[in-house]
Amino acid sequence: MKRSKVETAETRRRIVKSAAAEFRRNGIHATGLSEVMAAAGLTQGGFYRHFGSKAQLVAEACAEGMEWVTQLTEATACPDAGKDGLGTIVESFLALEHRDNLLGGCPLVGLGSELARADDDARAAAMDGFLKLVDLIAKQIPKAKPETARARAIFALSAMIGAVTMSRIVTDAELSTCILEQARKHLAKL
Amino acid sequence: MKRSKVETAETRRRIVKSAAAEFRRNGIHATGLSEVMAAAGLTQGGFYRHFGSKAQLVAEACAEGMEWVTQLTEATACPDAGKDGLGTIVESFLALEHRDNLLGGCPLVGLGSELARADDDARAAAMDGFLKLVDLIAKQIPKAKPETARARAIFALSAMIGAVTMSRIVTDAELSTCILEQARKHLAKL
DNA sequence: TGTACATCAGTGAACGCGCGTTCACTGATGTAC
DNA sequence: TGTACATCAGTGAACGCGCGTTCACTGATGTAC
Repeated sequence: MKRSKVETAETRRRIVKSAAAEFRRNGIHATGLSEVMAAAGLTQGGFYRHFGSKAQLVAEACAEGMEWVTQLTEATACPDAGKDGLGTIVESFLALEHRDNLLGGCPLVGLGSELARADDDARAAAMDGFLKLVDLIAKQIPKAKPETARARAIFALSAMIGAVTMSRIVTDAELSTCILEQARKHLAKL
Repeated sequence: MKRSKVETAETRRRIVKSAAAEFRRNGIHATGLSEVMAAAGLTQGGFYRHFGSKAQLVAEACAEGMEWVTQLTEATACPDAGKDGLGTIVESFLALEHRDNLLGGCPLVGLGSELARADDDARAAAMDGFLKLVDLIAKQIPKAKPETARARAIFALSAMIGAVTMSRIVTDAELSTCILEQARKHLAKL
């Protein structure tokens, strides 16, 4: 039956949020639309009332995931203004909690190699999120010139993405923490 | 019809090599066994004469891909002994050719987020390759103590993996090269 | 404000398709005598 | 060394299954009068 505009918009948002979580949990290709819809409390038939294709959902889910991570990072860094903002961001990104949080972690980590093969919309959403995180990090390097800070932020973020990715792949627990530890140590000097 | 032992072994090797390429081209989940077998010049029915499951092939293809990258890296670094071995490795890993070489590039980049969800065998193969690359890189940092060199190599490699991954995701060509450039610049100081 | 009707969100079943896996069959290889 | 036969690599068709997508249908919403 038809739903009110408010309800419809809420449902759509719920689907995107479910997708963002399920894609990160199982991967984009390994997650079916029926799985996403079920996670949103719906049946799969209704999907195409909200989206034109799975690819569109992938792009929106990626954007949603990046926005969530950005807001979380912003909240983590800002309260301690005056303190070591960069260090705080680096600590939280490289924390064991992030490594083990498949559902809520950064999509650039959880979906990295799949995003590299995704269509332009998804990749643009990923890039947009990447740049927002870069700006956030750059703001925490105030001693440097803006362009230098940005350059360092680009390196720091891509290095952290690689470190968390590798820490998830590796089967040795000690090596996994070591990878994160080394990234922490080297990026602290920035 | 039955084949000679030599032929059989060659066929098996050819399947693994084809799989290593196809998985990196399209992703593990998006690549079917029929695709891999066709790339090896066979029909899909014969697959289970050589492997017990797709998962087993994934693990072997990952090992094969890592070995290839390791040998390539070794060949790149060693001839110029006495020169800047670390710089040479960093340059080649962060080169545009590596970014654009989906088929032959490092599996940790091309399959990163999928490997993080793979079974223990595949992840162990990935870790094994990672550690071999780490050793190779550490050997190029002779001024430092062995354990320090290893620690730096772990950071350098995971940072490079993140950088190449991001350079593939991003839709802006300038940003893509910038990401690689920044990694190059920061890792040169190691 | 009340009524009649078009809209459309959501359901559940179906579509064609390709997946991983299995199997009967073929015929050259390798072995046993 | 020569012959008879068991082995098994590879083919091609089939298996059940879940995928992305489509569609007829339901019935509350929102609109037009």
